[in-house]
Amino acid sequence: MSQGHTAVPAQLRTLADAQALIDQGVCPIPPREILDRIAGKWPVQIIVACSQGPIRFTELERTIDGISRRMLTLTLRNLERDGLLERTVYPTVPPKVEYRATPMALELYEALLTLTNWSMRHSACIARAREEYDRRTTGN
Amino acid sequence: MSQGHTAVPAQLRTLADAQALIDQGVCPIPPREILDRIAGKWPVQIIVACSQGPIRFTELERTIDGISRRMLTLTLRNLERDGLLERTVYPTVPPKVEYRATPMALELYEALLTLTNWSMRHSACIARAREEYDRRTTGN
DNA sequence: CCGGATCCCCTCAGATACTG
DNA sequence: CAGTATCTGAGGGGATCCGG
Repeated sequence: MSQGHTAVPAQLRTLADAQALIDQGVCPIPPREILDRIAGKWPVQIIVACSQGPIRFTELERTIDGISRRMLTLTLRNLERDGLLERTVYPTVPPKVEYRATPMALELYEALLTLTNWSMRHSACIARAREEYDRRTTGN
Repeated sequence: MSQGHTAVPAQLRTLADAQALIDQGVCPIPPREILDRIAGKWPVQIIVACSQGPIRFTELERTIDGISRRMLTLTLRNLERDGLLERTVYPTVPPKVEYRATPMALELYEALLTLTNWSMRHSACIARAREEYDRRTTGN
């Protein structure tokens, strides 16, 4: 029962193809939902931090900078629920909990790299486009 | 003055490298903001629809299914502002407006393909992880 | 045909305080 | 140390109406 992605071709050529597969019900969770899940303010940072090996709750809290306890917990739970993070509890006193990225998350990391790469190569271009756009619209 | 991405290497190897570049101020707009911009409910669908050639406002409205006039307009404006869409107005009666993806958006499309591909290959796995997680937590 | 303006809801992030 | 509970405000997004 460990099939899971037998019906999905190894490499899609267009997003329209993807949409077709989604419409056929091949894909239990549409990519949009995945995008939402990782597009929040914290998930990517957390995945990055957990990709280098096990990391503890408090370490994450210090590493992520600006994250609240609440959001850290919530985001960790969501990522764990999706099978992207593994949570290990050591029943010691004081308690110790470690998080690490699963293989699936590491693959996601690669995909994110593509997107980040695009962002960085074009961010100056986007910034310029914005300035120009704003000049056109406020000047009017 | 059409440099824009001279300081960014062609291909990043890790997201930590990317973060370092961001911290150096090389990247005027951090990738996170880009993620936010495209992660909304509609942007990706719109980019897909505009990637096959010019498409009119009303066509988009019919194609996207479920989108409100307001959100279509808003999302189009944001994408246009970021230089991802080109808007052409034909001063006819009745008015005619066409949108098409810019080359930059077509490259983004490729990056999204990577991410979508990941989503589809793992969605069954994620779905299973969720079920299992929910069983563990509600059973408790 | 294309879109701006307004109202309203509802989710979700932040702050703060408390517990095993 | 690693969380939970509760309140609160900002903003995404739908519905509707109006205008060029």
